[in-house]
Amino acid sequence: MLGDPVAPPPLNDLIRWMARRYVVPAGKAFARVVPPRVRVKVDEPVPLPVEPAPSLIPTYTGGTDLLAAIAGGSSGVWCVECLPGHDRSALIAELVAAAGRTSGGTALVAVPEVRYGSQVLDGLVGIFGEVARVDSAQTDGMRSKSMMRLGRGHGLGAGGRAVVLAPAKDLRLLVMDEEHHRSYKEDRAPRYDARRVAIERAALSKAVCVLMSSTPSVETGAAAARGDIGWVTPDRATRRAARPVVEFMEKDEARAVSHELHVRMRDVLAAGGRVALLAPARGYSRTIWCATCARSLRCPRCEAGLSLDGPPGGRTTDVRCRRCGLVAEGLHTCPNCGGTDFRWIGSGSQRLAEQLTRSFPRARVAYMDPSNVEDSAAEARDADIYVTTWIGTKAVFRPTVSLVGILDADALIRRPHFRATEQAYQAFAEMSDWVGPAADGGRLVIQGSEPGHYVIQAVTRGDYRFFLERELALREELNYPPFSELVRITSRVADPGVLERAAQASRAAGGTVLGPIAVYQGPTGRDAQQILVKCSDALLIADALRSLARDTPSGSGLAIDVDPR
DNA sequence: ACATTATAAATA
DNA sequence: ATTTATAATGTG
Repeated sequence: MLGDPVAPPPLNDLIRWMARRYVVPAGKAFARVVPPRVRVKVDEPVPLPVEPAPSLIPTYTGGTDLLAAIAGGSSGVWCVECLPGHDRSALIAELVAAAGRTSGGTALVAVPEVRYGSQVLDGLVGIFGEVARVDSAQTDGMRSKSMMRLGRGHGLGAGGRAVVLAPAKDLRLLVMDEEHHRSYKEDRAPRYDARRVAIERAALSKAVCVLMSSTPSVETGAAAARGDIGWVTPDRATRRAARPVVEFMEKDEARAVSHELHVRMRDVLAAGGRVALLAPARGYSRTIWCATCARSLRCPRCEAGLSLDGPPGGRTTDVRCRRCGLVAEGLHTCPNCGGTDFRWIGSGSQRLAEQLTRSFPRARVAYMDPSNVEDSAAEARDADIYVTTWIGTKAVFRPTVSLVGILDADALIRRPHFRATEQAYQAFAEMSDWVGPAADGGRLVIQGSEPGHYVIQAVTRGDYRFFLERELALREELNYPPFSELVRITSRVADPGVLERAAQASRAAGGTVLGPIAVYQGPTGRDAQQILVKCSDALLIADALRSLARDTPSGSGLAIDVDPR
């Protein structure tokens, strides 16, 4: 039981690489591969399955090449641009079995968002039975068992982002499902990006790394388009057949739901269908405007607009800052002029649900937002109209609907972040997936003000490459990833010298420093300063920052985030 | 992302 | 020794 190495080669080298790239002491990195300390009996390892035989993968362009690469025991990275309608468990199972048929090897499968359960993970367990699960949904005992079992040569391991660190022997295949997902970035030290770690691990283990997504991240798509990694894609006709009807509707400034969309909803409801609406904000209203002094209320700390949680006069009348999370209780008078005549502009999910109850009196209306996720899940299932913010669009919460309305596409596309358009495209594509193909009555309505925007165009066409090309042109112009790598350094210290030194070290290592800018973290967190470093190789910056990180230990409030999202 | 807990640092 | 601030960790 004891004596099994926790990081057998070449995993030890991977952990060292991780410690280096993400600027943490080696011990911190190695701590991640130590199984939970519980006494367990380790099950006999079982080799990889040899079935199912490939049937879905060969229908993709490049699919047989990928299977050949896995079977041939070669090493390399592949992007599998999968069809939203395809069962990804089945797809992954075919790849895993291909590795199994070459004898002796093992495979690891990573999936995002394990905590609400994962259909893909359940699917794999259904197909293979013997899956060593190392996800956080398992008990410590189970995880420990699975890790040790993998260390002894068990064939298939699966779980969240941490599986890329699992001690699998003779790794042949490493699959990242939903490769574009944010949860592959670890949010605490070591702040590793599981995608990068997976690629590095595959290289060290001479394994095949498969990055699978129906909307690959821009970095992965760019590498595939450049020919640096393999590209497996569905053919054009299949892709087109999977699209819903996508309609763009001009946003009506006076109301959240335009007349046109209202008509669509009425038609769908009359036909016995269900509707989901995506509100741009939670709670009640997005902006609070004082009629006496003709100003909107701003956060005293960070100057961002404030929004209201509950209905005015209701039980919850907390005012919340969207940027820094500051919450002020019970708004009664305007802090500026003492006026009491407020106007509530822009509906949040809760007010929308209220309004819809009035305009569709016979429909059952349910809403979900970050504050009521748990108790509204059941209600949502029977609702005719389901109003939610982006949180309720997670696959596990989705009721079956035939119409999805995105009320404010601009809010998503226009966010001040270089990944805003990428994330908007992914979100819209996911909504397309939700309503399903046009042949089955699927319809997506996007309300916004820019029908010509390339994100809207790409979603309408269901064309990932159209999006990718235009996005890459912009990224190149501004030298953002994949044309550069990023390091984000945050400091909460009163003494600005720490951040200054970090900036100097970064410049000396060849980086370009942007900022500093002020950031606000959480209602209790204090103001901090942040810089962003663009460089050609984050390893160089990481090396340059290592001594600074070591010499300014606890209390410095210094956070170095390599490959931020 | 948030609250709780553990730990280190500062002060008396 | 006691208090206080901050980092680590667990949980929705």
